[in-house]
This record gives sequence, C-alpha cells and structure tokens, in this order.
Amino acid sequence: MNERMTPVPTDSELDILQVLWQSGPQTVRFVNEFLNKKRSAEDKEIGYTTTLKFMQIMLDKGLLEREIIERSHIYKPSVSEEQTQSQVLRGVMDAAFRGSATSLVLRALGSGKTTPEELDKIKALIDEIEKNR
Amino acid sequence: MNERMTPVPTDSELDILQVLWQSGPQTVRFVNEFLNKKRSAEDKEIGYTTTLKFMQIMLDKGLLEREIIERSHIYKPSVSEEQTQSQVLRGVMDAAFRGSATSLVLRALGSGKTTPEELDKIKALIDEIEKNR
DNA sequence: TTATCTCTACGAATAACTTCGTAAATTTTG
DNA sequence: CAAAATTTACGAAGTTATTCGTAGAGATAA
Repeated sequence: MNERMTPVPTDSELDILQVLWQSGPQTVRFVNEFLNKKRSAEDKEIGYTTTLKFMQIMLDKGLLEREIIERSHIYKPSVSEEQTQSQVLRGVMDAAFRGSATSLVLRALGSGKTTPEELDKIKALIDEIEKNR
Repeated sequence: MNERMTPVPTDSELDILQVLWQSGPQTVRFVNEFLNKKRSAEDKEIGYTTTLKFMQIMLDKGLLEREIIERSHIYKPSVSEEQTQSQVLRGVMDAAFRGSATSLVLRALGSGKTTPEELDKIKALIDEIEKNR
C-alpha cells in the first residue's frame, strides 16, 4: 500500500529474508519451521502466527511479494540479499565506525574468522579494485 | 555467578558513545550540543533532557561511568570503541551475512568508499595476519 | 456431513526504544 | 539577597518492534 522506498529490514525481518534467500520462495509454514529448527534450545519457540504476521507486515512494507499457488501463499523477497547487505552495512558504518568503510573492514578482518583462502579472495578483490581505478 | 554483561548499545546510545570516544570524558551539555551541531538541518533538535536521560540509562546499563568534578557530572565510556565495534559487527554478520566475516568484508570493499591508501592498509593487515598464522 | 485441521486476517498485548515535561536542587547573575 | 539560569532525577507519553490469540474460510478426515 505504500509507495515509499523499502525500509531497512529489522532483525526479525532479516531472519525471515535469510530463509527465503537461501531456500527460495516458500510458505509461512516452511519459514516458521525453518526458524524454529535453527534456534538454540534456550530460545522460546516462535509461534506460527508470529511468523505469519511478520510476513504480512513485510509484504505491506514491500520487502516481500507473494503469489497464490494451489490455494496457498508463496512468499519471496522483493529485495536482493546484496542490496540489503549494503544497506545494513552503511547503517553500521555510520553508527559505529564514523562512516569509515576501511575501519570496518579492518575490524572485521581482526575478528580472526577468516581462512587463508578467504583472505586470498579478499586480496584478489582489492587488486581488482585497484586495477580498475 | 553471572556477571551482567554490558548490552549492545542501541543506535542512539552509539551516537553518544561516539562523542565520548572522540572527545574524551564530557558533560551532558557538551554531548548534547555536539550531537545537535552534527545533525542535518532537516532533523529535529535533540532536547537536553533527552540526552541526559539516555546517559542516565547508559550509566545504569554499565555503558558509561561518571565522576563528579566540581559539582558537575562528567561521563565517560566504560566500554571501548574496539570492543563495541566487534560486538556490533558480530551482530550484523549473523543477521545479514550468514555469519561470514568474509562476505561482509567483500561487500564493504565493494561499496567503493575506500581510497587507494586505505586499500594498501588493508592489504598490509592481511599480510600481517597471514604471517602470524 | 459433521468434526477437525490448516490457513489467513487482524486486533491487541507486551516490550524496547526514544523523547520530553516538570520539579527540585544548585549555581550564576544583577 | 532575589531572580534567572542550569543541572539532575524521574515519570510518562509517543513510537516502533515483537508476539500471540481468536475468528472465520476452506479443506480434509471420519
């Protein structure tokens, strides 16, 4: 109903988008069960209608689209994972890194969660960027 | 035995922390004026008591400490910028990057907001990491 | 064909975050 | 000193995000 630009998804909305990016168009039931399988044992179960409500809200916000196939509603993202990642990163960059992409990258690399192969991939991308400058 | 861990700061709390990380221990007045100078013209002015309230809440959460010097309250962060950045990044990594630091870095580099010198700094860090492995 | 099950729509409760007004204490100014 | 200004504490309103219960429409099973 809204003609505005799609908003940055909230954390819960990102949970749902991740499922759909990963698994393709799916029903509410699928998404709900997926989320519940993933959650750790201490976490409380997410009710079916909770997931339903989120997905309806996301539809309204323009984050999802849906299609009716054989009487059931199939939802899919109307925003790309890449686009959303960039959006989220920009927010974090401003909020916690004084707007500096570099210090963000340095901090991320410092987290020690990167394998040698991944580091090589990163270096390759840097070379690529430098070449096309 | 469970030490209450300091929570991840909200966006508004990060705004305040940024001021204190950048400018050192300061009064509520200083922080409030700093924030208002920084904001763009369309944004509404942040009231003094709003900033005060946030800083009191942050004190209570353990994000800030304060000291009374010459009858005025001086606040300073009790969390480091580095530690907080890591905390925030971990959250984003989980929420939007399927936990992968590498894809986060690749996306950040792809944003095109890095100068040649910065790219060199990043490469240097990667070499450093690879050396100490 | 009832009873049961599953699904969608939607209202509403709860929680988290943000913002501010007011009162009281203290300090500064005229 | 008295008036004005500043500061702090705190309640509470406003806003957004999260969670769920219930009702009703179909579909399915007994």
